Amino acid sequence: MKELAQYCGVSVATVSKALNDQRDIGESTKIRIKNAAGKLGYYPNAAARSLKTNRSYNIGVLFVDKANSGLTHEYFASVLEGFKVEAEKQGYDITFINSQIGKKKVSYYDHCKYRNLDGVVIACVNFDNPEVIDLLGGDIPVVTIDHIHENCSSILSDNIKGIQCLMEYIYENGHRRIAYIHGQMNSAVTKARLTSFYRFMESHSLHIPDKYVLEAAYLDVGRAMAYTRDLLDRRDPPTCILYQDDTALIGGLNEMRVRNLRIPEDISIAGYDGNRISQLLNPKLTTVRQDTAAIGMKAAKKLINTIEKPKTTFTEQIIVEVELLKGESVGKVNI
Amino acid sequence: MKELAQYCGVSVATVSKALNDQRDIGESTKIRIKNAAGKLGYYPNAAARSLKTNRSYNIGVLFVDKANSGLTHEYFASVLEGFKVEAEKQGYDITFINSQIGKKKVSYYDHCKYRNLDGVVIACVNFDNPEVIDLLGGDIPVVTIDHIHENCSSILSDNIKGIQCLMEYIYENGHRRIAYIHGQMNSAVTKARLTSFYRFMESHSLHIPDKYVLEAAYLDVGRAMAYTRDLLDRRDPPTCILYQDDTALIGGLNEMRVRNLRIPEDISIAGYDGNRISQLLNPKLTTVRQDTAAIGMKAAKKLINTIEKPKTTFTEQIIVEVELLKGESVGKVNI
DNA sequence: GATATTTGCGAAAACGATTAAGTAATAATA
DNA sequence: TATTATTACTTAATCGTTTTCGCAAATATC
Repeated sequence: MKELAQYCGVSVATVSKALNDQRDIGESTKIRIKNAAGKLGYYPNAAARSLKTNRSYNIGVLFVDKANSGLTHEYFASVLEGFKVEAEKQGYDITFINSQIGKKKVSYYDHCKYRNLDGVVIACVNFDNPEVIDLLGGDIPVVTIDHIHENCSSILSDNIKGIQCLMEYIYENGHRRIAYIHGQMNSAVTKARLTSFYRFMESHSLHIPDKYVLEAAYLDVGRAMAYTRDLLDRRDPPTCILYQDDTALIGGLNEMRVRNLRIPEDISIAGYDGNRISQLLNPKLTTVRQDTAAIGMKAAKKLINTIEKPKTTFTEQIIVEVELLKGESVGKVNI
Repeated sequence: MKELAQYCGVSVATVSKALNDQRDIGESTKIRIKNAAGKLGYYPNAAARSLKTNRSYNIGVLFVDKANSGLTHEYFASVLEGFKVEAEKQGYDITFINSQIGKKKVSYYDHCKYRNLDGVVIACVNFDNPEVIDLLGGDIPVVTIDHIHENCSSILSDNIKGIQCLMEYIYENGHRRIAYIHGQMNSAVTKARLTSFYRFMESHSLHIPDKYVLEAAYLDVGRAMAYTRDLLDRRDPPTCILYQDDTALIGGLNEMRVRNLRIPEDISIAGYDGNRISQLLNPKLTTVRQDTAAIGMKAAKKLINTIEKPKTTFTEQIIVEVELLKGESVGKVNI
């Protein structure tokens, strides 16, 4: 910048103003300086800027799940991808948060302060974690994904409606003995889906045996396979099985193939997520597509609004629509 | 820090020295200051430190693929996960690189300079991109994944041996008419695998019709399905089909199921990657497991060595072993 | 006991930007 | 014309660290 100032025969202050489009500057010099900046290949120094302005144009991502699958988690990876695209469009970079500074253990909050992050998006973590609670209670703008917290906005995939639509479709096809292999109970997502499931049962006066509702972990193909085996071995097997997600469903699918069960003639199945392969399998999966790109994008927009216009931005829950993909894996049952 | 200095009755210089374990400081004051730092909840300011030292303890990740699947790319997501774990263990943070500063378009290189990144790991991009070449030719330590460049170290999954082992296994099972649906030709990975494929053919005096070798994109389930259809419709269908990856293979699998072909009795298939579901399908997939965790970890170690000990660190290619997972999807053929 | 060396600490400059305050020159107003 | 307002720029302080250098006290050496 000094160099640039010298080259243009002005002071560094003038250069700074020119490049930041301040008004305290003549039009002609502004253009001259900008051109020179281009020619000399000038780029600013983020650290200096951040130090002076307390704005890093850097957003933190907290993204650790229990199983430590981290980025391998397809759903969150694609949410993050959507987030990244929108954040970058608005001039923000993305940095992963962890709980260290150098090799010293610190809290997530301190890490954010250390890096001077402008905001944080939290997803896929154990929200009971005291460090996460600290972060939520702090002074850094936060947006959470699929989890409600009073202090911050959240983006929620419409799990209630997702399961509801799915159940309606299954019910309309005549199914009454419906099993549900669901995700971890400590997750808000699971709770929402399960509540919606039971609510549907109740409102349609269906009785579901306890043994039909089974807890597994998301993406746990092996467990899904084992539970499917158990369910199919029962004296009164279900006519339809819901899985926690499309990936885990593969485990179940598998078990059915071993038994030469045709889908959907002999048994119906449904997944959740609407991921890449779900619509390429044969039969196409009946599933609920979550709009990960929209979730990520809305999270980024909301967070950046909260950062840039804290006074005029509401704290709110934004619900993102889901879409029932009817597919072909749920068939008609004669009642 | 000023506060801390006041609290301890010393100067800020002394505090800095104490916290950084410099030698120019008394043992007792050092301990006193460190304790006080803990009590007052002091954390350093990354921007100030970076400004002064020209070290950000921040590593950039360049990670854009053609299809823009970005993080959704399972292989690279898990490589990145491995990278992240190791980098964080060594006190580095991870930031995504893009080609903007604020809302202004700049080169990747300039972006790195702007953020003062200590090093960069490049994966999954189009290495012909002039901006990427710029970055490789610059003064920032770089490690590439699955791509060789003279200026920097690279971590390479052993694609040559992977395909070789796979082919040997298939050959030993009596297969002679082997088709290969491979990935994009502009990728070094594809070239390596294809070279290895042809080399095997040559050394075993096998003739493979041109129509048996087909270019698709990685993860392109649809294309894999379409090509499988073509192959199976031929007068001389292959007895074994190799797919570009385990995910795309699902497309082929699918087409076979439609035709009621039994695997491996009627037709054999093999994938690549050894991903999560490959060993949970029935039959278990014959595939080549790539050690993504090791690739990521070694990339991080190499990069950090290059950053911290530039004088004593070799530029080298590190090859990471693959493992043939025999699975059950390749069967015996009578010759 | 005089001198040299080591040790422990402080003062101050520097990193590269932003910004409040000040200052000429020019334009507008009375 | 004298005064005020505006414009365009400069000066200098500042952000929170690190680091060089200087200095005094303590210790070692002769």
